[in-house]
Amino acid sequence: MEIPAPRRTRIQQEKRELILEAALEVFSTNGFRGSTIDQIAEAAGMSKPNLLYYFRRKEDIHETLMQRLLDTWLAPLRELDDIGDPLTELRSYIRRKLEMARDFPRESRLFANEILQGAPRIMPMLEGELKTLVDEKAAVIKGWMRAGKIAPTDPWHLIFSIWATTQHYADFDVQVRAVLGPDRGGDGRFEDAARFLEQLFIDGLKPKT
Amino acid sequence: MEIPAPRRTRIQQEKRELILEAALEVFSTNGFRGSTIDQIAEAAGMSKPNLLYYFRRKEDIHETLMQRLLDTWLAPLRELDDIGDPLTELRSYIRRKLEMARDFPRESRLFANEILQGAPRIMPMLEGELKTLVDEKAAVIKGWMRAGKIAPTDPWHLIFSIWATTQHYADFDVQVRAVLGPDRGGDGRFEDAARFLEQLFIDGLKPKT
DNA sequence: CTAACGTTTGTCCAACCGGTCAAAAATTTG
DNA sequence: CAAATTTTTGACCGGTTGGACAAACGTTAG
Repeated sequence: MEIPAPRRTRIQQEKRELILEAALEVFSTNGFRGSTIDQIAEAAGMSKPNLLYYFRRKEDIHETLMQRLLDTWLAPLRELDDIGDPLTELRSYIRRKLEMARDFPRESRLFANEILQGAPRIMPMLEGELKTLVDEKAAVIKGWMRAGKIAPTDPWHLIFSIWATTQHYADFDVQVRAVLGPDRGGDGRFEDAARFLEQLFIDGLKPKT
Repeated sequence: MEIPAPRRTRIQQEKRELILEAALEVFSTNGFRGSTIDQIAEAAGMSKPNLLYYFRRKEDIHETLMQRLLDTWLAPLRELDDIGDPLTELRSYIRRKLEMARDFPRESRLFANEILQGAPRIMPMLEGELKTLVDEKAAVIKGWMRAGKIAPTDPWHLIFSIWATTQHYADFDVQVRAVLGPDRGGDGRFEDAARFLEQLFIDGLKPKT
């Protein structure tokens, strides 16, 4: 299953990193088809043929980027575990996801771009690895519900809603900042969001008597 | 402010509609730069030069599409009003937004694409019209909170969370369907989502008693 | 009927884009 | 140092794309 990584010189490792960093920037803001090799090469400070010496095809860059992304992207969900208090566990999952939206917005947008276009390159992974993981965690959550630790509801849609609300702050960042305006759209917006989401997911909107 | 619509023949109106419908399909699945005039022309059943007779530039199609989109897109929020019970009012706003995600997924994806790329074409509208509308509705919601009708929290982030959770079912549809699998990913997913979201926004996850 | 006007199409072009190639430059190895 | 190997670059190519244009075709009004 695992393809052995080709032997690489120090220069090759460094330059490949440089290219991937530049490509993340370019791909995440222009999409795959909207980005050109020239743009990536310029962002990486090298000529186009030189870039193509390290990655034979444009798609190879995107593929490498996507593979790396998926591992780190699902890490928070993998950590969701049966040990500890369920509400606390969910709360910290939400917090971790929001931190990822704050610290890795480009990765989030790259992923969003891929899904928006119908996930042509990662469909098998969604139906395989991702579905398995989500089903597994949904079972854990169902256990919490049966034990009366959290209100009974649909675990899958619960996970979707956590993804949606947190990633929104990365994918729709420009809209969030535009609406909040210069005053409230500064760095504090993530703390405001964290406070709000915690309250929403724990208590909802119904007033306490 | 308002540019007078040019006089148009019956054929021009019909053909322009045809093109816009085709362009919505193509743009929403491939993005602006990923779509070609040829693709749109073929989807509209006409030749490329013929299409260019009705819309001088590719950008003109996109712009027209975007202008129409924004009106219908914000309609549900405009309807959010002070009359009636606050919780009911919010519930039906969520339901309406979810129905739009179900019935107009292409419009949702077109909008998502634009925002993801940094909203280069509609930034003024976000900072102007949209911000004004949201601020206005946030004030309404704040009133409900002061009156003790709903729990006090941040109205802006509340609106963001409604946008995020509902549009997720249009923008990330392939992911939702892949994770739910063939059994639960059918037409029933929107009703499941509606039930879940209602419970989440009203009661949250904390178990009763 | 026919002149005027609206619509459609084939052809063409310049810019762009992904990718190749051979040769030059730099680096490593013996 | 010199040979071998790796890295970098300029020039180039074929295919695609947005758009221009003029000629052909269709429609309508006098």
